[in-house]
Amino acid sequence: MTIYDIAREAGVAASTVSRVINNKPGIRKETRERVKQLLEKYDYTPDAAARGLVMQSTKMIGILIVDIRVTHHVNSAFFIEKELAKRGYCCIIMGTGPTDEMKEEYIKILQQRRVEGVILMGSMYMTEKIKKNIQTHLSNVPVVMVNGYLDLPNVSGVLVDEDTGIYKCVNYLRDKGKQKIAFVLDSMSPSNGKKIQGYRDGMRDNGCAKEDIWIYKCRESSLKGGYDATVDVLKEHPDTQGIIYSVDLAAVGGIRAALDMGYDVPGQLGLIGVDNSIYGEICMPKLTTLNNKLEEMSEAAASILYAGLLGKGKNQKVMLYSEIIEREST
Amino acid sequence: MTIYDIAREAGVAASTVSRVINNKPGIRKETRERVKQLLEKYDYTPDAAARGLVMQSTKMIGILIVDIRVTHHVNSAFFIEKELAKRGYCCIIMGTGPTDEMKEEYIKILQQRRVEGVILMGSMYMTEKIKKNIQTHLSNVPVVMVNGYLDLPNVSGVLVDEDTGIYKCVNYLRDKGKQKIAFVLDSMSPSNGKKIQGYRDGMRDNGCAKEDIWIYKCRESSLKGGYDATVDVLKEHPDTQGIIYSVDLAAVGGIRAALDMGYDVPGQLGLIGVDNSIYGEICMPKLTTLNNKLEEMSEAAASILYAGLLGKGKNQKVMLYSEIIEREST
DNA sequence: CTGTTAGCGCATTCAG
DNA sequence: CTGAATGCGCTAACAG
Repeated sequence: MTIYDIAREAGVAASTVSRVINNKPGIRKETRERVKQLLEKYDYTPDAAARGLVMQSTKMIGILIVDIRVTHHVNSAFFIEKELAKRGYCCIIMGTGPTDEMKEEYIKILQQRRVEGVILMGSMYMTEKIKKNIQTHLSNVPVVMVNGYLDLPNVSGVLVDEDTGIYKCVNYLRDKGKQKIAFVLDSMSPSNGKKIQGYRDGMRDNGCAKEDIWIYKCRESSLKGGYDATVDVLKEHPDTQGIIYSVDLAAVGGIRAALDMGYDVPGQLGLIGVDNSIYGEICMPKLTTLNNKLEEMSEAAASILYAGLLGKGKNQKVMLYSEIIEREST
Repeated sequence: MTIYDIAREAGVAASTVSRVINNKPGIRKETRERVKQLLEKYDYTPDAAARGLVMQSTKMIGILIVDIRVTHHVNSAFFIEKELAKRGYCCIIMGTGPTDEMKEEYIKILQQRRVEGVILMGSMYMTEKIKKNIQTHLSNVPVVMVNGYLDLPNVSGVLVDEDTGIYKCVNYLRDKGKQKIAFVLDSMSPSNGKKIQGYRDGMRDNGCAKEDIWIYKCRESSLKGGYDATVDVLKEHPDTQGIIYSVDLAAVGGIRAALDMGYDVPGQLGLIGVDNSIYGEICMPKLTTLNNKLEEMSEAAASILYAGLLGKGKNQKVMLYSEIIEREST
């Protein structure tokens, strides 16, 4: 069913049908009605691709996420989609996978689909390769990075001060009387790099020497990864008094490990995660966490992207401030 | 940059460029090389919409999810996307919202975008309204429902026997010596209706009278909803020995409530959830859960949809079998 | 107020 | 082996 089919049956020209569909003025009432009836009758819906072709506008936004199973990122995509849908944009959410090659592939797909804007979710997109890919494939559409940034004229970024956030966590544990503090990393990423920096700085400013800096890496970014890493920490340093984790998921694994090993949490050992996720409310004791302002970041990203779509303001870099949510694990 | 631009610079016709792009035979080697160089040079990418228009094929699949924040559903979408991406399809994942009106809107969007196949995630799409919408808007593309079914010629469904699954849970608790068993419902949905039925049947077959059937509904489908509902159960029936929850998330809220109220889990009170989600591994004690075969369902859905895209086999109804995963809460 | 024409970017005849 | 012409479904400019 095309506008021509409708036009023929209505005894008018295709352009008239087009005008009716798009509510353009200058059509006699009766004609408009007659066409509308046919449109209704055949449940006609314009082909978005054909329309996009002539309008030079697809009204599509691409949202790239390394792994859509990561709750934190999907939640953000949820907020962004909701905002942009209100404004008539259709968001296509895609999971790219972790390697630069896979990410590149999806960037190409977005180019082919001629999306009008792009959201890159998470710091994992902050690589030189991606920067090049954006330059060659997506240089003419606004790109907003959530918790990331690349210095390109069409790229904006919303960031959260995770480094000083973790720094504050170190001090917070100190104030609770915890001196010996370890850091558990779930995976490598620029974002986690900042967190490590915050940990290092915090420890240093509290007078810790190099040998007091205990950084452990999970074998996998998961509950089990956090559990195992925590076992390692506590075996090597049984006198550990506090552990900061790069994400809640690893931290809740850590809680379990600590309890299994007979530690009193928080009396003997204080645990802190990052993300303010639901995980921290499920575990027992409930997890103290660094709120990295997911919702606020998402809102900011959506509004910056929308401004970009309208051709206004670009190349912004917005910084949000994290804060500690105190619960039972400290 | 269009094929015409490339053609002009290469000194050939657009059709030649098109042939090169699509690896069609019958082009002199040198010509092919020359065009390829230009394609490379300008990072040319064909416009998917324009190509779709002439090919009458968009290579797009729509995946509709009521709420993309629901881990269980997003995970399934993740599997399906991965499968279909391998086969050259681009999946657009969208969150529709819970009401029929919102769902209808997204079904229309899929029609406009001329997707070639649709996945409907979860039993929430099993309504008469949606059935009508599919008939009018999506009658000519294969539709696969994950954990749902509608009797329409182009609709297939992958289902799991949640009713007999819950039935088995009742018997399992009985075998553990738990007689007084309540059921906590997180929200209304056809899927949850089946679970209630399984609970009712199980209780009845164990000789329970009507007054022994304790069904409680959460005020909200969340951790807190499960907590509050559990408090209600235990206040009204302090002698409860087992609670089955419609989802893990509510169950882990329930564990906390039970512990807060001084119950011994599992000694005094056995708790079971449904979904085999990560939540059940985070809480303490770890949650016994009914594995409803998410991954298997997703795989089946992807392969059925793919068959449909190829025009083979349709209107299937596949049934999978759930099984109890025993952990610490029972 | 409405019809005719052209063109969006591409793949595919059909000629040469 | 390659080019010219046509049309996919739609909107917009221009005539009438």
